[in-house]
Amino acid sequence: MFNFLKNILRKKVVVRFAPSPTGELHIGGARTAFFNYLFAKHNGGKFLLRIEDTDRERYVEGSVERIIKSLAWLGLNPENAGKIMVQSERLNIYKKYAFELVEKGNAYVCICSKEKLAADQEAQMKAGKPPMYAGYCREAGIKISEVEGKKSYVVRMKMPKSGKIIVDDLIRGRVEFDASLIDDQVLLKSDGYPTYHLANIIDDHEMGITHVIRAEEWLPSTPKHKILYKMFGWQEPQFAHLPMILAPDKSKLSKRHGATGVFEYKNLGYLPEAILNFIGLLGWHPKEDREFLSLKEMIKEFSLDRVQKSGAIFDVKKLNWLNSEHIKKASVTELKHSLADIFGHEFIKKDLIDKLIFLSKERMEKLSDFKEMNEFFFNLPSYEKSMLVWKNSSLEKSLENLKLVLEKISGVEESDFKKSKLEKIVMPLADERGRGDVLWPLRVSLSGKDKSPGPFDIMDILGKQETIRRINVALEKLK
RNA sequence: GGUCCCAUCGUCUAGUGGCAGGACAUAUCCCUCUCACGGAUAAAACACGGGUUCGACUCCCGUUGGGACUACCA
Repeated sequence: MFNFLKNILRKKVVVRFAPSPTGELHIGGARTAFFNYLFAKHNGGKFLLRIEDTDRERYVEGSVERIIKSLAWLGLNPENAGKIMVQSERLNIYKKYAFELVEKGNAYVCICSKEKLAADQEAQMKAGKPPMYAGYCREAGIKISEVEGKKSYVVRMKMPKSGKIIVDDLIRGRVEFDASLIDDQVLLKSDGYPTYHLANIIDDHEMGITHVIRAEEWLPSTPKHKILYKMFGWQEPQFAHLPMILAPDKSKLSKRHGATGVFEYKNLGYLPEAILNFIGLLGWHPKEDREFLSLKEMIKEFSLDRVQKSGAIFDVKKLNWLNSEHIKKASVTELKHSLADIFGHEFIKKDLIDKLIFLSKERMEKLSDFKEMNEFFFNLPSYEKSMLVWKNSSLEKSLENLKLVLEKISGVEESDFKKSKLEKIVMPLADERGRGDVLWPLRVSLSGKDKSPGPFDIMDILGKQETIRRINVALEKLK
């Protein structure tokens, strides 16, 4: 009851994931999206999506759709799905706000050429100084009306020349920046598009974002954002900067380290539950020592104060373990859907698919293993007759025992040809004549492989006719 | 170069001043017809140097190392 009241009194949590459509949704982005999602769900708040497509050069056709689909596959559906905010559709709004800042004297029109700026920058670097805008236009008082529609210009924010800017980060605590070291950031580009900094805070304000949870790389530009909030007179959200996800060599995760796109993991045979479990654990940990977690459990346990400050290396081995655990826990129906994603819908229509999935569930690390793992059920591989011999046993013994097994199971009715029945019939023989000497040749004759599931599982799936055929193939070899 | 962030087994992490614990991976053993599962055991870490303290992985300072940022990219 108390919590209920507290929730009413507290401002409702609203968070957003704001990717740039420059390609696939990668692992790092997915983790940022996920932590936002967890935070929203844990607090009964909203998780929204916004597309930050203000860089026309890096824009990749179709990536908005890919990102939305990737999120959907993970189960992280934003609540504004039907009306996602897209920055490129709001150019006039950003312009209006930028002009407003110019009028108030918080920003100014800058007509310096890119060449001049680049030359300045180089000179400053050579002199060992931080490269910053020299401020030619800062006090020039150029009016919008002088340039708008007439010449190329940008709008720059007027950063304070002195003082400290304090960022109170929910994960990192108090971080102090020296205002004089922060450049007069461009807010409106000469192509009329806003920069990230402008569009970001206008949109966060308009969407009512209460908590900005984003990657660590944004921490150094947070003071600019704070100043911008102040200039507009808006209440700023709370900030939380997530640690980076790193490659095994501690560098930034990139293509050269293998799969980085979320969809690549889908095709590689990972379950979304496993991916979420794994990326959830990258930089966060529940209070108790549990690591195999469902989405529900993570939502229940999540809190920002348990988020790590240091970067976490993406270790695929742990992902594999988590994936195998989630495969074991998943139902045959769920796995069938995921298998269809990888191998196509025709594939899962095969006879016996349910039985095969049920059997493979316990031994698969990735769903992509499924096909190869079960290939022998459809086509008996060719094998050497020496493989039919268990350890130091002999060809004669294998021949003898296989004959005896064949005799026994030939008596079993087709309808009765099930694992439990077959076990009852064959096991006494195996116990009598040595388990290895009976079961090993039996299993090899059925699978044609040195490694496989147990013989009774295989016979159950193969059926009486095929079982007998395969044993006869082995007997032929042994003659 | 400057600014900022970070630092516990190979990896993910627990730890908030009092014996450094768990998980993945690795190795060995048990279970077992094989593989997988499961069970047990082992090896494995507080980057370094000062300070504060009866006592420091923990607090402070410095060093080293790693990372991010320093764009009309996000």
